[in-house]
Amino acid sequence: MKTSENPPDETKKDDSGLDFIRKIVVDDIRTNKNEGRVHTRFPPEPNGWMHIGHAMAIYLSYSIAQEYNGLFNLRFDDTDPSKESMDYVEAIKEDIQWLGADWEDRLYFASDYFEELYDLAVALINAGKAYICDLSADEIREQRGSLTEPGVNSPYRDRTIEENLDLFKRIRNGEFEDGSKVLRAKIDMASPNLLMRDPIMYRIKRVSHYRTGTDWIIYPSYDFTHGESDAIEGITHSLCSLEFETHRPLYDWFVDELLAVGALKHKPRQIEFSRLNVTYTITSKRKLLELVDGNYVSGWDDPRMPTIAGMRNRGFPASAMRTFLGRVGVTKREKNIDYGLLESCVREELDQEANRVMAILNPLKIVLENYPDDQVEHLEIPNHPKDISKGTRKVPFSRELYIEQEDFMEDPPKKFYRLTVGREVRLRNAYFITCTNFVKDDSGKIIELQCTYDPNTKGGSSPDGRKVKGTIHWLSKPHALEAEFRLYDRLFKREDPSGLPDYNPDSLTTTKGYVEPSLGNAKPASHYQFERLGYFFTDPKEFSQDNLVFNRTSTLRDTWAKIFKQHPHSKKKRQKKK
RNA sequence: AGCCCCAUAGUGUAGUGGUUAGCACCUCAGGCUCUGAAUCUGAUGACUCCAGUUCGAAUCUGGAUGGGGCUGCCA
Repeated sequence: MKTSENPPDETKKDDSGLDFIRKIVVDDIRTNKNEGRVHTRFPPEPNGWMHIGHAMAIYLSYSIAQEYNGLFNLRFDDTDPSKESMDYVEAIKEDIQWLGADWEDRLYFASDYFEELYDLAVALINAGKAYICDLSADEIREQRGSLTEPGVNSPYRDRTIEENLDLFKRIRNGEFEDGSKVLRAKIDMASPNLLMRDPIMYRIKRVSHYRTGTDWIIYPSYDFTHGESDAIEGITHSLCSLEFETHRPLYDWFVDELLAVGALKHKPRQIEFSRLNVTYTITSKRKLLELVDGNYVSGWDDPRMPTIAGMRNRGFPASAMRTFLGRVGVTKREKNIDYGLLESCVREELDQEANRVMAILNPLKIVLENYPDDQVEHLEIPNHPKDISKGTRKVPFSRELYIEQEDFMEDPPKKFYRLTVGREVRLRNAYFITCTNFVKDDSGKIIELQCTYDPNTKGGSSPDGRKVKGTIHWLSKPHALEAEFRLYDRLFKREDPSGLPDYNPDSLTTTKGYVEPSLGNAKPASHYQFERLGYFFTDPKEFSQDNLVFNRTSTLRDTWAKIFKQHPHSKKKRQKKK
């Protein structure tokens, strides 16, 4: 992946501007620690969907490896078979790939190291640093003590090395029931860090593992697996989020003890950073699951979901995600980023990349009374106003057109400069038109406009230099293609949502409308800007030439909406008030 | 309650003893415009507090305050 934001200049001597992790890396390279190598990893547990917070962790580890000519591993931390599955492995790989992080041929699984980990555990027993404990889970919890009180030593703590070795082997061979015994590290039951109070290294679980099958009935715990896997892979900088800070002493203890007995040769360094939170968004698996289970969203990859798959389906470009992640920065402070920053990055990218086309969400028919009945012109319109390399396309123009309902007002407020009776506006890239009259149905709804066009303004400008204040988009009614629009908005109503109670019922509005005929040839998963409406993305799965489905990635900035919100009344109505 | 971590505009981030405390997003005002978009210009807006060290502290020290984490045989 390209690291677009503030790429560090490796020749630069000073560290200024670098985040604290990069400073550590630069310093390690300078002092030739790890022979100058940089090697990172991303260690997901295959038990859920990757979300925006994971994206940050992936991007950080990958881009640091990139920037310092290092390597990046993908390693699945699959030590709890009761929750994990291969389906997640494939989904996670797809997400990481999409983001642009490349693990090349270094795809690993902690389960690849089960035998090695077992030997490491034996080495620790031999060193007198681990023992088999017969206490129940409840008893262990009780004896662990509390935040303020020390724990008490397990009565099994002083078993002989021989006995521990024998027991550990017999556990592996299946002589004991699930939960009847565990292997514990012998550290310090009085440590102020609860994690150091003789933590569990192995538990008995007769659960089939999706990769090792029934080979094992004991599985190593996270704490005993993670650092050891890092050491085995030669990871130099093991980056993780803040909640693992208190695990670091334990991480170091295991590696140091194993180093001391020569069972391990390398010591990685764990560094913690604060995780990414975004306003109007949650990443809690449990809370997101409520939305999925309750069918508030179509699934984990619903375009409203803060999952990587969801954002991909929404049409957020991977490059915009990277820009966003780069702008967010890396620190240890708790962060809550404005959702607007993400949107801004998405718009910035799409403004450059997306071809402009026209679509009408809420059609209002207009008839150009002085336009020949049977005439059709094919206007050549640029695909991108700022990038001529994107070429042009032909768009049909005829006597009967559609415009957006919101672009006409019978009794407009002062700053409204779109269409109203007697006013001239420009049809984008086409002609100036003037509204002469409108037709209402029985309910008073405006259903048709009568207009005239000025044939001398073809292309959208007047030879007499006449200016027009408003420009609106349009479609030729007989040529317009029917389409479905999925108008997405933020999933939650509140900036700091609690979950389901803050679900935004307007987060999805599905509507039928029309698009210009060129879109009949569009491919799934492509970006467009519908002029004056927003960025849309052809649905990756459902879009076809017979089923034109567009997901709204983002609206355009809408200054008019703000003005209108402040002064929603027309001149007349405001005068009445006074 | 014990231990650990964190503290700069609304949000995020830079700053490592001397700066008009920089940048981005947001907000506001204006210019430009065939998208009320984009773009350009400008403006508002911050060092949690108290001591100490120093000629000089956002930066160093101590304390206070505020926020977060830690008592799964989850990761």
